[in-house]
Amino acid sequence: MPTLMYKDKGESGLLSRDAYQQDHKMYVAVDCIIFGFDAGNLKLLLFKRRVAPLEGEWSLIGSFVKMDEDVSSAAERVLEETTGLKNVFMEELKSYGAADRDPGYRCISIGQYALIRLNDYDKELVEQHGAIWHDVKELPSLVLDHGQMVKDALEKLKHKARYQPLGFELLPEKFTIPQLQSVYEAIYQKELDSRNFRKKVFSYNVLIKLEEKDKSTSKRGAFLYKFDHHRYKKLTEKGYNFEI
Amino acid sequence: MPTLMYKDKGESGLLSRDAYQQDHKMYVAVDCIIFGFDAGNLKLLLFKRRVAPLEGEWSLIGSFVKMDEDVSSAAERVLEETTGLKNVFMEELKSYGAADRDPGYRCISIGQYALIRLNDYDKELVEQHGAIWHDVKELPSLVLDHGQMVKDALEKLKHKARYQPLGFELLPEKFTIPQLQSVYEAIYQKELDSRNFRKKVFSYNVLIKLEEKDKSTSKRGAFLYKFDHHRYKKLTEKGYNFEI
DNA sequence: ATAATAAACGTAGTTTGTACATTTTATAAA
DNA sequence: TTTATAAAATGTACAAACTACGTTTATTAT
Repeated sequence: MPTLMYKDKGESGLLSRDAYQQDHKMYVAVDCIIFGFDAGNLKLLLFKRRVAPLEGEWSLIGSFVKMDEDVSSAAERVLEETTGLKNVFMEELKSYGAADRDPGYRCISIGQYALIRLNDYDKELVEQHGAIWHDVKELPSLVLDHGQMVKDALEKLKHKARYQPLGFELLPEKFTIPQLQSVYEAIYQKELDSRNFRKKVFSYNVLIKLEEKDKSTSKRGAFLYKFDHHRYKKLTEKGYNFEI
Repeated sequence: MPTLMYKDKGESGLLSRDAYQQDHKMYVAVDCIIFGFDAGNLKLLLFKRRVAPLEGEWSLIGSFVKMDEDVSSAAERVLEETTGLKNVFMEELKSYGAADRDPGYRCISIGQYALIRLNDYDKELVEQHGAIWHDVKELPSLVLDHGQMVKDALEKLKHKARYQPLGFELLPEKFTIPQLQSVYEAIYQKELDSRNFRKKVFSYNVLIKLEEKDKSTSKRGAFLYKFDHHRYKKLTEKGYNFEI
């Protein structure tokens, strides 16, 4: 066990030796707040527990962090195990460390929020896990402090979306301007003016207009665009302030 | 031990029982990134290790989180033990959870950054701990990932100071406008125009002008002000966007 | 009295944000 | 083939915020 090894050898680390006490060890978990976007609404992937304890209760999807695993890897593992997705936007939200947050045992959790494209995920896998997409405006109550995690994640998303192009993470690679506006309206919980919205997004020159149109929502059809990651990267490197 | 108790009783908690494995337990630490402000410069409180391992190396001040202690309480405890200060601005930065971040044993750390007033802290206590204030522009190299923590904290401070009145946390209760400007210049690492700066801070009406002047830096003297916490609170409740 | 020094102040030009209504395009129905 | 329909696309005028910039004022020390 690392602790004892360390105590014996005294090679490195930070604290003086008498601080190494077995009873300071605890579980570290990750819980994933997984957002999607569909039909104008932000969705959250929730997990209905099928085993005791708390059977039948809704919770986020989480896991303990394994001994040889980075915290971020644990989050990626959970996301992949439940949705089949890799390389999606995921970022630390914050830690949840109240001593009594889990009545069963001492466990801190690192909340991780992810933005995924609802077309891409593995539907079977999600179903196998008893997970269901919920509209963020109609969420059931969740176990432990998971409700707070969701609230915090929504706040963070709202705040962060203004300075980083997060909206695109929730849309397919090709999207229309009205779709993009709709994502931002869902995130900000506020209607936006279409003329001002277009003016703003075009001003950054990070959209590539395609020849194709999406005709699913109108006879006229709306032009499809792609996000220009390369150009965005160059802009941010120059210290550009992206703000929608 | 909570884990075993829990295994026996199976009362609550999140994961199915076979996930409870002793070897998932690890140390959880907090490390404090403590900022101060003096003579136009941002300062960071660093700790010179006086015991093996890593004797003589600079590090942040940290501690394990105790079994019955909230993570935030652990951070407050560390801050109080080393500076004598309670109730100062302190907030979670992020977690540091790489599996190999500490070569001695598995430990994740929650970085916590604090803003303190350099007049207030307990100088003897700080000295007892072998801690020294360093200019953030001339930092020594730090143990483990502490250098990264400091870098992240400076970024966060820079970003967050625009939307929350953090600058005031680094100044005495009574301060002058030139002092306040100087704090923001240190945080943003950028010179500000004094006329525009005044216009901006006064526009929020959160400063109470006092009769007194501070004459330490000029013959004429500069008026002292106090931050109006009450008024600020009312503004934020109305959804006001404070931005310096 | 005067020299010195930081504090305090205002304005004009530019940029950005906001509010608001009409035209265009493609399809489906008459 | 004409016409009705419905969402997509576009522009302008006004207000607010940001930026750049120079002079006067209050006090103390000489």
